[in-house]
Amino acid sequence: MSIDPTLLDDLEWRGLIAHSTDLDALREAFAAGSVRFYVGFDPTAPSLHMGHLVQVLTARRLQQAGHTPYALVGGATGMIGDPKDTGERVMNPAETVQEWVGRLRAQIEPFLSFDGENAATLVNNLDWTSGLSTIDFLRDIGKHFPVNRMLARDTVRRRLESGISYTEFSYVLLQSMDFLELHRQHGVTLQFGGSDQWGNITAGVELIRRTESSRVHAIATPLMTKADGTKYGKTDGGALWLDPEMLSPYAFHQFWLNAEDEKVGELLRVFTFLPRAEIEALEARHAEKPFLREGQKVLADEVTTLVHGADETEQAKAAAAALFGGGELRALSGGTLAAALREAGVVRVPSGELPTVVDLLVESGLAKSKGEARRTITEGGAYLNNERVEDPDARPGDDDVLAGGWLVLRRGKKKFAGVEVG
RNA sequence: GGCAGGUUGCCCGAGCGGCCAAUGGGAACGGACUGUAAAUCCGUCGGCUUAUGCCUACGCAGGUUCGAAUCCUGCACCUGCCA
Repeated sequence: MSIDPTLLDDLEWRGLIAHSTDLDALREAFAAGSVRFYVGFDPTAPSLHMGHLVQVLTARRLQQAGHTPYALVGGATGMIGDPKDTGERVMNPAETVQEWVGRLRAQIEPFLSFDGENAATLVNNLDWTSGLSTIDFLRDIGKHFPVNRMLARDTVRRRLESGISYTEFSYVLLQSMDFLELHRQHGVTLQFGGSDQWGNITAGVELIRRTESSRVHAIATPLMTKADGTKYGKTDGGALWLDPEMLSPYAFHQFWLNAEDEKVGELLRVFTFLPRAEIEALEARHAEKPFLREGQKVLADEVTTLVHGADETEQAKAAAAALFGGGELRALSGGTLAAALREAGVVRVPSGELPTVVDLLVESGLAKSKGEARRTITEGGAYLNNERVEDPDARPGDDDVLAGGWLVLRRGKKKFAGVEVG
């Protein structure tokens, strides 16, 4: 495996380096040979999401450039919980955490190569913490953490008002120990992670400096935010999950397709492997004719293919074309409708007298309650077969059923659901 | 351990015995405009068999009252001051 000398420049150009230790030193390390690096993921949910994807893809970039990944899923740290600004985390049962560890590992695997000289390794910090005694931990690790310094850390300081448990306060020791452990066992000399992890990451660098007298490296990727500075998926429908069971490939594709104009370039750089020249050309065309939304389309196709594969991407596109195509739904074949609606989400109702539109909206999940469904109709936001429903008591009839026994239900501009009659 | 203050809907935050499902802001949702973009404007925003109706809700459990988010008691958690 040869080392790509342009790696760091590429990362910088893509805007992936929000923080770093000495970049010149890192550049030298990269040039000297395959650098063993690690990135960690805590099992706080059954799936990775958009934020993790940045790390997974960055790990892939490093590996493709010849470096050697150690992907850590935190069976131990996931039991403790990284302090977050909003308050104390709810601890998950051990079995749950272990199950999530397995799921996250499976999600990370496809992005890395486990063959060749710089084959990736999956590790779990539970392996070196489960047998560790409290006394050893306090003597060997705790001794290197001055509390006054820990108190000065941003996350801790913000939490001092609202309160923080000793458990979460100690989190940084565990993550720092991970870096130390991987450094000792595997010669890992670089850790990266999201910028929200920067404090934990540098604490590890510091721990290694103190205990091993060696200098190791760290970089942090930026936090991805919307154009107005808020986090993606922070308040609405939830995170952009990578698990197709939790978020369909169609919905995943739609997310990227709806990217804000001013974010398209940034997202292309961070989330695709397209070469620099291609992205810059695309950005130029996008700036000139944003209404064509070419950037969003390429972005959506590229990322969906990376995460769900080319087949799923094609299906998502075909579904969107059928539903948003503006064409007459009655002209579509039953097969096309079935494929498109299956992507968007389907409910099945028995033939005979059909439920009211209100009930269908609720059953399909397009509305959370009958009140909300009724309101949606009153507001003019409900559509049956792309025609606005005016009457809150409306009930579809047999002649509304399209080819293959389908009704196309829509709420607002872009939320579809299929109703399969029969 | 003592004293003082706090705990309100997705979030922030008013309310301090009836007019409270609860002011306001944000988020979210729908509409108009557009390009399945942003901004802007308008509307909606606990649930139910849509009802001058019922249910659930203002940390938890009781109580006072014709009537409580609002008063009292106990409990839990948070914050500050004092030990």
